[in-house]
Amino acid sequence: MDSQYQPKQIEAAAQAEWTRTNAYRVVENATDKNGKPKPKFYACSMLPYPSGKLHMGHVRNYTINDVMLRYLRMKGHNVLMPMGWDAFGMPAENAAIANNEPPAKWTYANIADMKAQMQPLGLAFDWSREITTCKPDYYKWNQWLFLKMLDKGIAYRKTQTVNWDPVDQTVLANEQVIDGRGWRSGALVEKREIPGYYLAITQYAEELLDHVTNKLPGWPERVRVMQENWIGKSVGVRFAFPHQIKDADKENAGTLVQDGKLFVFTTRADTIMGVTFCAVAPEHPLATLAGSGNTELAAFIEECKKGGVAEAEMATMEKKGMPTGLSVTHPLTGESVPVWVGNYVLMSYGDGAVMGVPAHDERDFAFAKKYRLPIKQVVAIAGKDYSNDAWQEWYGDKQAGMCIHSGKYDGLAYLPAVDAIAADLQAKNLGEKKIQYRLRDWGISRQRYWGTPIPLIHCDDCGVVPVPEKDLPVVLPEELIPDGSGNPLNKHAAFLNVACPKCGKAARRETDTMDTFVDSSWYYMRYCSPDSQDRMVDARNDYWMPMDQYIGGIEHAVLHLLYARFWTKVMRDMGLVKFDEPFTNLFTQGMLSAECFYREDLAGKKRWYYPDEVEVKHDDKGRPAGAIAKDDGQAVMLGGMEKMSKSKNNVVEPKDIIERFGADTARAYVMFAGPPDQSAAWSDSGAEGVYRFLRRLWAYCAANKDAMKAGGSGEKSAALRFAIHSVLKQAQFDYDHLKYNTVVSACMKMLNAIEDAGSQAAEVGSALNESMSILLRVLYPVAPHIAHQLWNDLGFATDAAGIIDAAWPQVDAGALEQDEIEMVVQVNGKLRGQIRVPKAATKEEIEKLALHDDNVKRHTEGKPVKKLIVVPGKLVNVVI
RNA sequence: GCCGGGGUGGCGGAACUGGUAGACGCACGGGACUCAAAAUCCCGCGCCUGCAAGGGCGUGCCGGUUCGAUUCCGGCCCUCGGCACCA
Repeated sequence: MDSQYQPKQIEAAAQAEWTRTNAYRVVENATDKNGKPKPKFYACSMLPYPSGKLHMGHVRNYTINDVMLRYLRMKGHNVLMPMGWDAFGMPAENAAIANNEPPAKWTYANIADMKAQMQPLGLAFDWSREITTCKPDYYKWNQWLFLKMLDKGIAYRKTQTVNWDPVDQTVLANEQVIDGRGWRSGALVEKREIPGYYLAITQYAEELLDHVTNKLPGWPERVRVMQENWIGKSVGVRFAFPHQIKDADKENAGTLVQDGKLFVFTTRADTIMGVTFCAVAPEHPLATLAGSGNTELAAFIEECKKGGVAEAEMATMEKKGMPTGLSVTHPLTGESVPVWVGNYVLMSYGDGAVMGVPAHDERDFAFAKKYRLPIKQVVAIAGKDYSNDAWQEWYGDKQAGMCIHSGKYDGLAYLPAVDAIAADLQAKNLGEKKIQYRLRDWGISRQRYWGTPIPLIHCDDCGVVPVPEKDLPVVLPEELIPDGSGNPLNKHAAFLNVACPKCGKAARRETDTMDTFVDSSWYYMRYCSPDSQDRMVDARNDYWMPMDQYIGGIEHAVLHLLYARFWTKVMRDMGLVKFDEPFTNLFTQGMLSAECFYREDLAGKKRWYYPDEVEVKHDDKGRPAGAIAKDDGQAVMLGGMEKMSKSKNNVVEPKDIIERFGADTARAYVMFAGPPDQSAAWSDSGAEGVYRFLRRLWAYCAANKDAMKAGGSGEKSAALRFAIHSVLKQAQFDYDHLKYNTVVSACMKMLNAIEDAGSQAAEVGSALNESMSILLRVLYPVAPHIAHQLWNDLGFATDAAGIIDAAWPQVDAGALEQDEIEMVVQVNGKLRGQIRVPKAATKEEIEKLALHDDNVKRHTEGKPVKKLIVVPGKLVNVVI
């Protein structure tokens, strides 16, 4: 074998062999050598958006997946790891506008690029199952299931509030609204109500909540909690303020607005006696009515339309209001309650109106102070004084207080008060208890071109007509080029014009497309039967699903993962799948960041330098003291660790790393950089450290090939075997718990132990042989190419497959047995000495040895021992 | 604003159910080899103090529980992710 480590040659050869033997192709119901069925394991990474560039975050995601696959395959599992492309979406349209070419062309070229960039990493994808979501044979099934949902009443039409760019005359995504302005036009964004299609995820709210709490023990706690809070179940009361307000100038003039009832929902019905106003959304019928005769109010309502629809924006903006001059009647006291318009009340949530209890709601308190509305305390906590001057935390506490100034409800605590009040409202036919979810139905309409066409036809006579199943898929024309001013499908006659399926008259196709979260809600099932022509999923799906391990970014903790769970339950209720939850275990990986450098010009504008362009200076303690640009030798600022991004020029590209060090180093370093579920920082010199380790491993094997044979059984062998099996035990645990960073450490420790043992065959020959065979198998999932090559070169391979199907090494309990154990001695919790005790020593013997230690004596001398704590095998604490 | 993470040497991080804080690696310093450089190997490396043995301090900040706290509890600060049309 070569005395030098040559990653390029080794990796090319290993990959060629695995390609030749079709090593990554998996089939259902695989069996082992004895004909026994192998347990199936489906491990899948969240599919990437084909941006064109593979970045280190992808490498981290897929390496985690690949390490898991290779480890479990050694342990005898039939493991599936597929890959595909989340190919619809906005970036393709943006690129299309910039380059004046169709999004399809850009997308397909990017897919080819990214696939080529993945290839040298040696990932064990079964490419025969590749999926591209922008292809008709995939999105046909989005359309098919959408129509089924429409049938069942799960999909429905209603208005939605969107960001509107008044200059470009187009709907904007939240991401396209920057500081309240359209990203292209710079115009102030407005809210606009337009019709759209929704999926009734709230029909599944209870089950989604119950299952995430009780049936997903394999999910990270934090993701479960985030989903629970997102669904946000609360029990409250929906009730009405009666009124006599009549419509003015519409065709139904003279009739009561909304039948004379202003409905609101509250989780604090116990504070209903403290209501001093009601607030309605600017689009609420009462606001519209009041605004028609009041120019000042009309102007305010107009002003409320400014700004975007993002929740963070709504929550942080200044709360403003204006009285309508209208009033409604308190349902219990009969008092008159003024109605205000509030910019913070949204028409699309609940009934578009809220009750105002300034004394016990922080937002209402601030609103009342601002507009000098009365504040009426109706809940008290014993020993605490209420003051209208400033908000106190306890004013909003519903657990500790009891009702006051509330007539017959005085003295009741939260729950009894809510019950009593709900009962009284119900008796008056004005309200009832209601379970409310924070979760809202999923709006899937996008006024965009590059997505799955919504399969509906608008007919002047028949209304909205579904496309008949036989006409699916509704194929998206791929040659259009958007120009930034709305959906090009609206200008494309060949797509637009169609005969009504019902009456045959000329009709128009729906031009809205589906949210790309639809595509990602079920792609992982399609991997199981990617070629199924006449079914969305087939029997092969029943073999692989539910998925055993899903791996992806924490940023998907709520939306994607909730939509996919919902979609699965819908498919289950349609008899398409037999399981409730798609992902048995979930692993959320952290993000990768990298050092960045910049120089600021006089105007404060930053120019970001590539790491290659700068040289970092260190002080004599190794701290980075500054940096200079290589071209002009002038100082450059250290920008610290930032998420890798193009704008900061700190993106590390996998192909550069592979070019310099090889794929095994790239893979091992992204695993070694930190715990896979937390964010980690890229460091070139860290990667060099891993490269150094692989080189050292190679050099050791090349130099000591002959020493690693039979021979030796003495103390040195025992010490080496103790070290190796201890580390193996830990590595085994780490593999099972996806702690791949410490797996790499374990491999380094093993090599250190092997090197320390010397290379005398007569002393340690067989122990070296065993140790190296363990090291190679522990290393293999992380750095498969070098492990494969060394496994063959050192003659460990027993069959043609090589290390890829080698058996996982077993810990030898005998090797871990020791005659003497090292224990530490503390005095009052401070470490004062170390002792060696025989394995079988009694508690008394240990205590005696501990008190006998010189340094321990020094600290205990002349002081009575109050207490002695012995933790077997670990430590003794002497309390004086 | 709301929900959820994270904070340990100069850096990335380790520490199983509360039990030796800093494994492994990087950076840095010293040395060996070399004409020289690269590569490689050896030694040192939390901070303060001491010739040394040792001692004091130390896991974001403040407080609590415990023989013992990075770990558990209460309060705060900073930071990252998400907030429904980015994916």
